[in-house]
Amino acid sequence: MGVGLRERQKEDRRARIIAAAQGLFAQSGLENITIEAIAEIAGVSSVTVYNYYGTKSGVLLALVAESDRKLLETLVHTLSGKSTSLVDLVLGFAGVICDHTLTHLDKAIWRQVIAASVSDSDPRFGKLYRELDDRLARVLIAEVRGLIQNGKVTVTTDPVDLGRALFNVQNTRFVEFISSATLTKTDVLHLLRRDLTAMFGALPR
Amino acid sequence: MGVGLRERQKEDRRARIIAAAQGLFAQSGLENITIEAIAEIAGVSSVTVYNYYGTKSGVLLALVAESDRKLLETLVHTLSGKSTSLVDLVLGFAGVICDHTLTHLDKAIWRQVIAASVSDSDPRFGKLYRELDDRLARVLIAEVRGLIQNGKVTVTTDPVDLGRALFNVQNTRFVEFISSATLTKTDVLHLLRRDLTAMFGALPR
DNA sequence: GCAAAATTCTTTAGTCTATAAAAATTTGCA
DNA sequence: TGCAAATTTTTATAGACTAAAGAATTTTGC
Repeated sequence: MGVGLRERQKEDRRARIIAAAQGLFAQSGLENITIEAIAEIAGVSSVTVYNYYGTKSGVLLALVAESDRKLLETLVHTLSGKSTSLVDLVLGFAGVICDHTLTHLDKAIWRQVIAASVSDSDPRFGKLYRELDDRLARVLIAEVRGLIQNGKVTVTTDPVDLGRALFNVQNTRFVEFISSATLTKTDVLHLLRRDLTAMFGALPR
Repeated sequence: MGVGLRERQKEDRRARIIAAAQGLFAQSGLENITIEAIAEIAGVSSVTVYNYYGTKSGVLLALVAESDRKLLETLVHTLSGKSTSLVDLVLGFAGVICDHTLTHLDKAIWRQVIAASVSDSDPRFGKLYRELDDRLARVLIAEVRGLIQNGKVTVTTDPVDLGRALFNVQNTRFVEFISSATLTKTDVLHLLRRDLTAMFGALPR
């Protein structure tokens, strides 16, 4: 990491860009956020915004990444070793995430970020998105491992695989939550419970 | 369903629009498809395309819907009652879907359609997308029911819930398949097997 | 210190998706 | 035939995004 003037200026511009985006969002949500407006407030050209973040979704993902730090803290703090079963654990996990999403950013921003996670061709986007996902999944995995060690779950497979699979199940319902205007946190928890009990209730022979 | 001239003309325009889209796609993939080009070939204005299908993703979804008819046939034909376990069933299901996706349309189109399933605000899109999803899920549910009736699986919960949950697990990996340029069908099947064995190997008490 | 070299930003011009509103057209019906 | 309603086209506009050329500035080598 060089500490030349050039590097510092870049850091500065990056920070100014996401600060501008945050400001615009705070004013009145996603509609207010245009690349042109961000660029003007940040004191750069719109092309520079693209050079730095790739796409508009890239800028939004940076906002998400920002808020994810707090989310991780809340998750660890809320869950750590308190769950008594896998179902409890996953429901607790999902609950925290839904709450956090609504409190900090909002569904509109997540919609665009998740959509971009499928279709955005900029490699930077995919990389950062996967990192955030992994960080969350690792929290769940750690808790799963805890449950196993406390003898609350009998497992014949890798806790990493199990944690990842459960994260995916949870995430499917989270995406549904984000996509739908009407679905509430309570709905998500009901659906998730149904998913989990159905699968844990199936005993292949 | 009126049979007036007006209704017939609408049907005609709809058909011409998706035929135009199909033709352009056949020529050289997604990049070739612009609303302007579709409109010109179909002999309507670009605004009419939007009026009929909402968004470009809406047009692409219509292509997907078209190809889904064949997919359903293939699924039913390939699977019907032949699976010996839940894992086998889901892997077979996923395999057919991956194959079909690559043979008929391609990842680029699916990427945009799946992204739109999260973010497209046009209600027509969401409705049709959910219908297609449901139709696929119902095939899996029927097979799950078959497995239970044959005594190949001992279940303490609703086969509909189980089928839906398994469909979601499968779909998560399918979306990964679509999103990634490098992931192959084989990779997907490995990942899915891991998911399923991890979850079926977990026995909460 | 200073000038050339390398880097980075801005300008400009253009494509495409999407939407809104007004104008033109066509259908259906009395 | 001629009017009213529905539908399409035209026109205008905003915004995301890209490519290329030119402008500015930091670095680097002397």
